[in-house]
Amino acid sequence: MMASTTVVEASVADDHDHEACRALGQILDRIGDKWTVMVVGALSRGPLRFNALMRTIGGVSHRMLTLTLRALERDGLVTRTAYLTIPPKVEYELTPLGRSLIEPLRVLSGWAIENRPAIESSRAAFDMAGEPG
Amino acid sequence: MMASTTVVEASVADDHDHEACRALGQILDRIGDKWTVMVVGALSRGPLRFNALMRTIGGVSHRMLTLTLRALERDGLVTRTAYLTIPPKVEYELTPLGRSLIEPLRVLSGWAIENRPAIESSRAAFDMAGEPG
DNA sequence: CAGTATCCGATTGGATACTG
DNA sequence: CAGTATCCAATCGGATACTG
Repeated sequence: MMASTTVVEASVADDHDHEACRALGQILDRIGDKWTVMVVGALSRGPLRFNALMRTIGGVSHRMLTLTLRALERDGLVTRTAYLTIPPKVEYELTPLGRSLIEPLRVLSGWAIENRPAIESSRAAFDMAGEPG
Repeated sequence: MMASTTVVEASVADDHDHEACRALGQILDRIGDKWTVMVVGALSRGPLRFNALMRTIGGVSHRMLTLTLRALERDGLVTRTAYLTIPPKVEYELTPLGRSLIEPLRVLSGWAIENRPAIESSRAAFDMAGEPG
């Protein structure tokens, strides 16, 4: 890792920046909603049933969890397996495609954890300048 | 790249998954909006003035670009430099913190570009099953 | 237990007009 | 040119009630 040092300052741009930004915009439209990454994170440990998922995530409504899971299923990131028992049992699991998303998300969450303090102090300074007294 | 093969299946979870997911959720709340990554992408090549930024991105309203830039400035990802000339000239530029975000975003856009075809065919198959005729 | 449907408040974001 | 303020339509998402 680390690559060359000069690359660190390189742009996301270069030749194909336009495509990269469009693709990035699309994927963020998709996973940038309130619950998708939470679901992927919860399922990254292994399959979970609907209500277990709900408890694991916490704070998600019945409705939104359903919608989020449908969207993930539609995109091929999650599989849904229904066991026609009484009471019903439905398991959700990441597909290989879904699992392949974990690493990119890890990179991003690593950045978030590492830089959160800097962001928060920047916010404090910015807000201080605005509301002096 | 490539790392070890067994890690591919590893979970985002492990010990500190909770913190990772919370941090990720927060950062996506922040950059997962409609314009932030477009602005970062546009500025990744170098400083730009307000209207240049607007033209580069395309489709963004005056208002939203302003709000997006303010938020980025507040978080310390972008600097704003106003030249008090007539007409006014204001340049926006990524800070080191802002530039550090480029690489994680690159990883994500790489994933998006690579897997978009799979996602789209999955969508087509899913929608076909739902609306048979 | 899992999923759907309806309702409604909150937030988002574009259009527009106005200011320095 | 850059920024702010107002207005409003569209979307998001929670609460609730109902179904198999």
